[in-house]
Amino acid sequence: MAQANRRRTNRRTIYTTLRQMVLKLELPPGAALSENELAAQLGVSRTPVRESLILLAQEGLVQVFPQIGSFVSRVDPAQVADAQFLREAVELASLDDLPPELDPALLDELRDNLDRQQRPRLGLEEFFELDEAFHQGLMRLSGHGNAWTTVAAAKGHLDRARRLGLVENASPAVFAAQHREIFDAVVGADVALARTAMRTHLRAVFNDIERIRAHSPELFASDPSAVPVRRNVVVWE
Amino acid sequence: MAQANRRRTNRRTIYTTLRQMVLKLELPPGAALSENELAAQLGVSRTPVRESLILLAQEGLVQVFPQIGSFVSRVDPAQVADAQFLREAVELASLDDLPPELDPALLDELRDNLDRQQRPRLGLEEFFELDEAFHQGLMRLSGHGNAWTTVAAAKGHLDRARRLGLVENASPAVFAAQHREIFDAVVGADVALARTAMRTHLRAVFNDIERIRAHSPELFASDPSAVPVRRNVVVWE
DNA sequence: CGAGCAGTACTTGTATACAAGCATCTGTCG
DNA sequence: CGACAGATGCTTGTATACAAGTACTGCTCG
Repeated sequence: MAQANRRRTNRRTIYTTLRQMVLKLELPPGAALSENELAAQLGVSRTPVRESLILLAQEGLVQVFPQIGSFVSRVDPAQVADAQFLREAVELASLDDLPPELDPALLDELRDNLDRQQRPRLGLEEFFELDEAFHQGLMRLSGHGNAWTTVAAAKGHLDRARRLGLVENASPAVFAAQHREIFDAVVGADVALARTAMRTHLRAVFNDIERIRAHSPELFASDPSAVPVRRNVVVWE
Repeated sequence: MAQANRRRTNRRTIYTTLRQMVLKLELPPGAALSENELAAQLGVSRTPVRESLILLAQEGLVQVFPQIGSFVSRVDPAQVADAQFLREAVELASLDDLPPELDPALLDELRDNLDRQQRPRLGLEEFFELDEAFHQGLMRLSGHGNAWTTVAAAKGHLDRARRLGLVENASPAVFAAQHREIFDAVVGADVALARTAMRTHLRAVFNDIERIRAHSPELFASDPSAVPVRRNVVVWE
């Protein structure tokens, strides 16, 4: 949120690149990340790579074990549940703070977003971007767009679990319909209905996770304090 | 939350030290932080100091301007409001999740905490620690202790504003009474009353801030994107 | 053949040197 | 006296060398 200067620096680009790769599961949970290797592949020195890994470690997306190695953290069900609780609390509270007059420009943006969600051949990545923008847009309606940033930073584990889920059943249509339901309730100033619809929507996403975990247990952490083993993994391409 | 290994490392100690100094206003908002200077004063090289500052910058407690300098960020009223919204949403939602049977050990811990809050000659720092532990304890009652960690990491600006407020009027007794009121409602399984009391308590803290800002405007950021000036400030002692 | 031990190749943590850029001070010139 | 230009000293960003420690590998010895 708060990095002061937007000046383009190696660390910033590497950080955002690695973060996206982790969230998009291009760097799968458990993958070994060598500072030297990454630096060589990115054509920079260890310094910006290392500083990026430290930031990702603070977010919980990476685990750094001194003298052992750095690894993409496995999806931790406890952290997924924490993030679910957090986002649900914040998004529902945001609905309570909706002003009587909603910003027309924002409403148009949300309507356009919803239309795109229903496009016939929508890619998974596109849907995820639209989904994120939709939820953030709702919070901006009540003036809490910045709080969404904090939530977004804390829900890395939840996002990766959701991605695993959508990769499997690949039916964003249901979620798109739920989005429209929420939006209609908001426009209709029916806060109670909006809350119910939002809660149903968020829980539907969350409830998929146990099924996914049964299907791909190796991507989840059974013991979060366990140290992964070092493996030769093709990291870059 | 997520740093993998608890092995004692220079960066970890420096990070926690600096973080505490910022939150306790020993490093006042706007103070200039030179990596070289800090490194010399702490007897280490720039590396662990620099990495600590990067982490603090990601939390929003420090601003780093390349080729200009690093500064303790001024208290940003917008970020204070964001944190207030976040913590209120999370703590109220946590009350909704209280289980029918409350953990007796935790209840004892909270009772002991409340007793200490009413000790006659209670120092300000002690009260802050008790306050933090009390609110975290409440969230642990509903199994959301980890979510509190995320909130705690995001509310640095709010905490500093609160500290400024308590330094001025110095009456923790009111807050201690509110704490007990919340606790009694929780024990009595009166969720509605607990929510009301919690909301009143959190807002009482928050409403002090505008008054403080009028009193000490130089510690607040009027324009968050403005670059502070470099000054020779005695940082360490 | 098997167990143990030393060597080796890797890891991250830390220190240090250099690069690029901003701000201020000072000397010079109009 | 005032304004401008260059030197100087600071800042953070990056690259690199070394230190400390882990884990595996392969040899040696029983």
